[in-house]
Amino acid sequence: MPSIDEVAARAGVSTATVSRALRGRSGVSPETRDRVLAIADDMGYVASSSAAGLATGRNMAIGVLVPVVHRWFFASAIEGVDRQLRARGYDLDLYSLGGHGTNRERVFHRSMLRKRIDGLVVLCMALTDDELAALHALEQPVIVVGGPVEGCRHISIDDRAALRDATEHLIGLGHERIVHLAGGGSFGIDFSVPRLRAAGFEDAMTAAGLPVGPASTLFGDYEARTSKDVVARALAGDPAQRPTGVVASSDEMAFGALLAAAEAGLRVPEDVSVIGVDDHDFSEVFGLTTIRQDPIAAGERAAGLLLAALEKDAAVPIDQPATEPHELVVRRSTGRAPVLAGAAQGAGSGSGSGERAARGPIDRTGSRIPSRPVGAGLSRTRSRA
Amino acid sequence: MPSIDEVAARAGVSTATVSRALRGRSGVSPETRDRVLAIADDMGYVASSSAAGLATGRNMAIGVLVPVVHRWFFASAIEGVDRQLRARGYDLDLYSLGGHGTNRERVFHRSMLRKRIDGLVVLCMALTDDELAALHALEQPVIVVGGPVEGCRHISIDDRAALRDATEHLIGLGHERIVHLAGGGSFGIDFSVPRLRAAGFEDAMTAAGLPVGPASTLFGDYEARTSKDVVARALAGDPAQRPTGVVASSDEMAFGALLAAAEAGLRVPEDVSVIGVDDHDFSEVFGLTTIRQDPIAAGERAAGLLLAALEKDAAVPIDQPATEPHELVVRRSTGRAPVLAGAAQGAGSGSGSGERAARGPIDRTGSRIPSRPVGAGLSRTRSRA
DNA sequence: TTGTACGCGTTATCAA
DNA sequence: TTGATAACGCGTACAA
Repeated sequence: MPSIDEVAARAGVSTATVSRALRGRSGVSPETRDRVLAIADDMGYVASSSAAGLATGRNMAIGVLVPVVHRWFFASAIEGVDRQLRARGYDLDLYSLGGHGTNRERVFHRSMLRKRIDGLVVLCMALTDDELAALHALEQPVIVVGGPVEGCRHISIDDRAALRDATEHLIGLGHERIVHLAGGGSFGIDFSVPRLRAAGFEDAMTAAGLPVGPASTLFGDYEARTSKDVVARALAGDPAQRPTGVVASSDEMAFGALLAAAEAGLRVPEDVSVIGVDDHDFSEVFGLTTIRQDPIAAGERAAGLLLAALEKDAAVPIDQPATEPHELVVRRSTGRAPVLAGAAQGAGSGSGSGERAARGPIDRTGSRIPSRPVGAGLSRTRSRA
Repeated sequence: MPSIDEVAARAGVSTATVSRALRGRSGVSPETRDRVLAIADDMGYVASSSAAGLATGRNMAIGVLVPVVHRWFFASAIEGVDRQLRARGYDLDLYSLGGHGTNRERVFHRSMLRKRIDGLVVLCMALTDDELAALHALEQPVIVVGGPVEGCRHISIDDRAALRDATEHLIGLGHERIVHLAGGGSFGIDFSVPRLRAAGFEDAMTAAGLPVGPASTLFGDYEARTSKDVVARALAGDPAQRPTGVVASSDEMAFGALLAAAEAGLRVPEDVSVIGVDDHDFSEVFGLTTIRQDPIAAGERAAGLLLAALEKDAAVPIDQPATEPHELVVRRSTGRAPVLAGAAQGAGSGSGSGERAARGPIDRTGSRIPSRPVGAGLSRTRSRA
């Protein structure tokens, strides 16, 4: 509440000295420094951000642009960014597009231009060309977490490899009729992450000589609800034809798949295996096998790189690759493919199923969390009344 | 990027006129106004927040203080606050305490005092006395969403009534051995919401003449994981003794209960009923009966009240009650209490169970979402191989 | 209706 | 090591 003059007056020095002392600048004798600090602290003085910002050109704040906040990935990444920022004395301004809304316009052409922030972290979003131009017009360092954005450095897992690994996990367990439960770009805007993940799925399938067709993709739209419905439909068919493995592009979608299986009376993993991507907060309780990523760490790292660039007064170098690790976490939702007598296969050519099935469960990366002896999966038959 | 002088120069007027025109002040001829607006827009001019803030004392930004962002309630409330703020041209500064950390100190004694914000929305938190004092020292309007905070107006559901309703729903279905799956204050700091909810549970139980003892409370700590473990233990006992109904103080905990039941081989709701509080994003897919609340709406409303106070240049009036609605949403996780031959009851006195059970399922509030004919619950016996 | 000039609270430059 | 003082970019009385 007090201003710097009041502190200066009480300390019997000039405002310049107070400023220097408080900011740890050199050129202040230890005695006056300590005295000023004590007095400022006593008076509860904190420099006004607006005034300091005006004078220095730095706001000690960075913006975080998100499509929505209440999804696991975004909420976690925000948490990570915040952690790094707070530790380094920066504030965080949140720009949420909150669904479709008209606030996109306001955010891009007003809020972000008010010079309240020194840099921007963009979380995994689909952007229009216009918005992309607005970003660059910011003339501030920008870094992206989650998906490639043209002209910006981005931090993310190798989405393609992630889905390849997930798919290979099921293939290694002998599965052949595998479907990909895919997400999609929201807002009808083109976005590359879903495509990369789909490509990873196809990589693994074709490499194993397994058929990939239109029927091998289910569209879950990154939602548990939608996923449940679409998987339920896929599971309803002929046992000899229906998929024995589901590779979901996100854990939320995998949850939907799990519930669909349970309601269809199918056992997991005996009848159908499900693997996701994320390692969502709920995945462990669900016993969901998944490809783990850590958005909190990614957020921290992104903010760290941004701040580094800021201190050098430069743009975030775009050249260096910045791939976050992902790892397979084996839990209870995946297991050996069921052996069906006389199972007819779609259009498959190639390698006999026997060979693959014979390999048995392989935890290539090793399971981070020891597979617990918890007897049943989700849909286990009841054993008592 | 351009400053107001450049706009003024290009428009051939003074900076004062530009300022007036841009802010919609009177005293500018329509022609010059339009011309200035056009030019400003063309140049992409946006007033610097620091400079404007310094000059006016208003920052057009409000702070949101949260314990963590990646929980459903907080993420949703943030979304709501953001929506309201953005619509009214305000920015949102996020202050996350991110778990325990030392940043509590930094947030309260540094960030929040930098005069970047005009008001504060506090999301459901346990605060130390010191922190509470810091809040009041802000001398800015403050409003709380979620739980009562001394000296601040707060927006929340009637937590006690909510749990009473939840419990009565189970009682109405004939349940007698009901446990409360409770949350707790984090950080070891006293917090009233868990207490209010526990009280609501006890209200309903005692009103129905049902016994409430230490054994009727399980501590789930607001986590699915913990809840699953503790419920699993409670469900493991003698079928004639174990609870037939679980009232969870949050949906996340209810999910844990659901999974525990499934893994124990119990059917929901035939063997055990589960009801939660929240109507979490996943609750519908889970078929979870719950007491719905809408944190997005609460956030919007809170921000609205805060802005209203701001415009009157006053504190948020603390007197007016501001209770958000809650409602019972009946889905598939609750049903009639199982009838057990020779079931022994704990310490129960009073009213015969027959009478209550005879009443059958009652949807007092009516189910918002029509109970779907989806055959099975989570743990249904498989019907096909 | 428009322009001039001062103040907002800090930081930074330059002398002392 | 310190202290005046001029920016920083904008809003707004006040004067024109």
